[in-house]
Amino acid sequence: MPLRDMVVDEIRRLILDGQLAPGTHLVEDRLAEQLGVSRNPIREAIRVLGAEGFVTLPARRGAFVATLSAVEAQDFFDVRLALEPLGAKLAAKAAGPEGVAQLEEILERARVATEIGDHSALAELNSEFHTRVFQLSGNEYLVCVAVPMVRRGQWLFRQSVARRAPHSWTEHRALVSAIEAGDAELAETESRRHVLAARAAFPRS
Amino acid sequence: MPLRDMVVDEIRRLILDGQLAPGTHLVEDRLAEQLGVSRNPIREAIRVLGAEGFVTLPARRGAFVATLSAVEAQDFFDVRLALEPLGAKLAAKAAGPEGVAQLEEILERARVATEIGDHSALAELNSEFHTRVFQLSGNEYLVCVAVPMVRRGQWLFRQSVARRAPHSWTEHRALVSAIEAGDAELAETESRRHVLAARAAFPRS
DNA sequence: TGACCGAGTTTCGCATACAATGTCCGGATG
DNA sequence: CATCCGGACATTGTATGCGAAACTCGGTCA
Repeated sequence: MPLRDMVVDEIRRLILDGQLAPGTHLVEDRLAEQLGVSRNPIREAIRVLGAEGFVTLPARRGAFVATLSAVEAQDFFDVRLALEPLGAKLAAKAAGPEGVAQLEEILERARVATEIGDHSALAELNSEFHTRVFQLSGNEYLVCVAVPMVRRGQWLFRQSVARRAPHSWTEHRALVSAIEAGDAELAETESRRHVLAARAAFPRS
Repeated sequence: MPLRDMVVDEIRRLILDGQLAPGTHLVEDRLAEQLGVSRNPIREAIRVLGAEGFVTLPARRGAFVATLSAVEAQDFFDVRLALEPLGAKLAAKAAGPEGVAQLEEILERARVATEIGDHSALAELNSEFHTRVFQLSGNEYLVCVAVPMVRRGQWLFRQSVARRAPHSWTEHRALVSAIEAGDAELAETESRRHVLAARAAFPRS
């Protein structure tokens, strides 16, 4: 795996973990030293993160960790409300038994993580679940658009994970049932309900 | 404006114009020589274009202009059908008189371009129109997601522009009327109709 | 005849070096 | 005392060099 891609993953992880707070100035020299690489992979990684929306890139002034205001969070949920039900609908049509099994395996891991209260793992599993649904839709372009959105959602998810997690995974189960039954309309409905609930649970909505 | 950004625009233009055919291997040295810059801005530009979906980036093998198969085009229209009506609905709620004036100015320029048969300008104006609608929605996250999609749409648009253009701009006018009237529901409907018509007009659909 | 393989070439990935620009602070000036 | 200006510093932008991986293509062997 190219160094550049590892740098992308690492910086994104630092942002999602909150170790790089919103507004932080990403200084290339400093990151290069911290990660033990030269500035070149760092710079390319920053372009990717900029395209994903994790950092803002004012011209000639470097990169800053993006901020997520309350209004921007609502904007985010509006878009999610358009794409998630679409993904669920298509997944219900396209997912085979093996696809459903993959989703159920994630549900099982989430159950364990819930029991032991591993919030960090739950955030990861949440992203993994939604990403998997999009992948099962069979729509490659949707995957391209939605994967960065899911990652961004993980950022928000962490803020409400403790309160929301149990309900969230109940809703996930309902969605998997609809996909398993191949009921596209129901899957769409369950997905919409899930996103609406997530929006309602978000602080300062 | 940094060289890197000019390189992004230039390579994207070459791809949209068809001067860089799908599947073409983007060799960094060659591009650097052609554009008269070093490889470094080229490499960063390629990362951006990769995130936008214009080039594919197999590990350790450079960059290739993305291909758009018929099935991928249908995938694209599915996503567009989810996002465009949302943008139209929000724009109808949020756009003021000056926003409507901007749209009408684009309509007028398109009318002129249609008369003189300037297909290249029409493709540009089509992108400009849809981008503007998304911007008028006031949803910044939607803009981030949709702008690359519109650019990608321009790629497809060129293939059917000669046949579709007159109908397309009639539909645009209907959408502007709905936005001007502040009728969110009608704007959503008109937008959906427009995307469906574009999909139906696309070759080999 | 067809598949394999290895040396030469091409091309990428990463590091380093240099240039340009932006930032910030201290001092001069009204 | 506030403001404006200038220069040193910090940081980004661009170019170049080198090592490594991948591709090419001719030859060889089954």
